Amino acid sequence: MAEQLTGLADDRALLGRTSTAERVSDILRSRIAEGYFPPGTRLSEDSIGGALGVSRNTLRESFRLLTHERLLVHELNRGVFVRVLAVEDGRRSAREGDWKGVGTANIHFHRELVALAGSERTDELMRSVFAELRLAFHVVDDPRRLHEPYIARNAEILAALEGGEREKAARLLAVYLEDSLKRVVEVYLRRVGDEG
Amino acid sequence: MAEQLTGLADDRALLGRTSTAERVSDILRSRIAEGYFPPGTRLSEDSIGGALGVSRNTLRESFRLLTHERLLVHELNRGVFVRVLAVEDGRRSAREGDWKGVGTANIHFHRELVALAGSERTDELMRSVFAELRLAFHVVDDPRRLHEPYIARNAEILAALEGGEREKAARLLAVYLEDSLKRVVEVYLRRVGDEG
DNA sequence: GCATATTTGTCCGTATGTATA
DNA sequence: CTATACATACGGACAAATATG
Repeated sequence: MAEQLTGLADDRALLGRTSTAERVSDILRSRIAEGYFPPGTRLSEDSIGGALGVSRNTLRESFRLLTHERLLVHELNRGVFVRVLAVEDGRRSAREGDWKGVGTANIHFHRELVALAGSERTDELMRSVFAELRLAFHVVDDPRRLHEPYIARNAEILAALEGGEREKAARLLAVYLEDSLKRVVEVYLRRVGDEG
Repeated sequence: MAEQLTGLADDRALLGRTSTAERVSDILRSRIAEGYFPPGTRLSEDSIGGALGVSRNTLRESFRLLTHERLLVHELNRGVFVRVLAVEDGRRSAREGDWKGVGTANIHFHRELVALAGSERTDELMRSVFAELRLAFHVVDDPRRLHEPYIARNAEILAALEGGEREKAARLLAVYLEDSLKRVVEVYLRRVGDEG
């Protein structure tokens, strides 16, 4: 029962700004994005509520918020689960290993690109986008083939930015995003029977 | 306070099938559809909960469901309100000479247009955009000149949409947005020394 | 299939914070 | 500024559904 508690206690001190339910949602959202709560995990009211020091009622409110964000799914009398994009989650074999880390790094790269714009609105928007993207990454069959090519391109863009060549960076990024879109669509078309 | 209770007691007997929150939602939904709760009405947790014989926690769950259906809107620490349809509301404000109200209604209209796309992410993004837009409205010297012309155009777009003429609606909206951009820029250029 | 333990669903009472007259 | 009404959040309780042995 206590396995999923580890690490959550650290977030306790962070509580204190807006609505409790929303603050709890923020915490859980990042935990999910990090992969700390993998897709399919049931989120226990009792253990999480206890770990975060909030009442069950408040926690359930957070669950509802995240359910509306489509990050969680709710089953009557069974609780809430981290959304699973794949039909067979079991296919996610034990050692796709390091390439998942590459996917995470790619997400972080883009998060920081977005942050360069300096817009809190955009950051907030992209936070949810990346959280969902992270879920999508869990279902690709060949993460290496998907993620590896981007390492070099990330480096290119970064170099252009650091060298002050903003137009070049923008151009590289635009092509990058177009390619990504194509590939994501490809990957999705290859999978049938998805509930998405 | 007890005015909104009348008639709700009859629904008490209907409780008893699926999830309590959903049953309460059904009841409130029909009450709203009947016009029993007119747009803009605040729904009190205490009185409604008491009238239906459900606890506030359960009632809040119902409110969340209906908010997700976009039948209600939630304001922090103020409660939930029956959604106000924008075009009608704008006309009413215009009749009363409330030009700021017309501006608000215009914003609502566009929020609902955006909502038609069915993307929660976009909704969230635009929510912030509209909030800032409202702030910008506070600094215009002649709100009537700015807002009034849009009432008729909103009605046009709505009519096109309801009549299934999607291309026409899209065309109208595109021209609308171009005009708006020009006018907002005009208004802003007339004011110097603004920090934004 | 059965009995038990666990977990969710629902409710209450209350204390605190927040908005408004 | 005060008072009032209300939303927010808490903890405890019990019934009902589910999971487990």
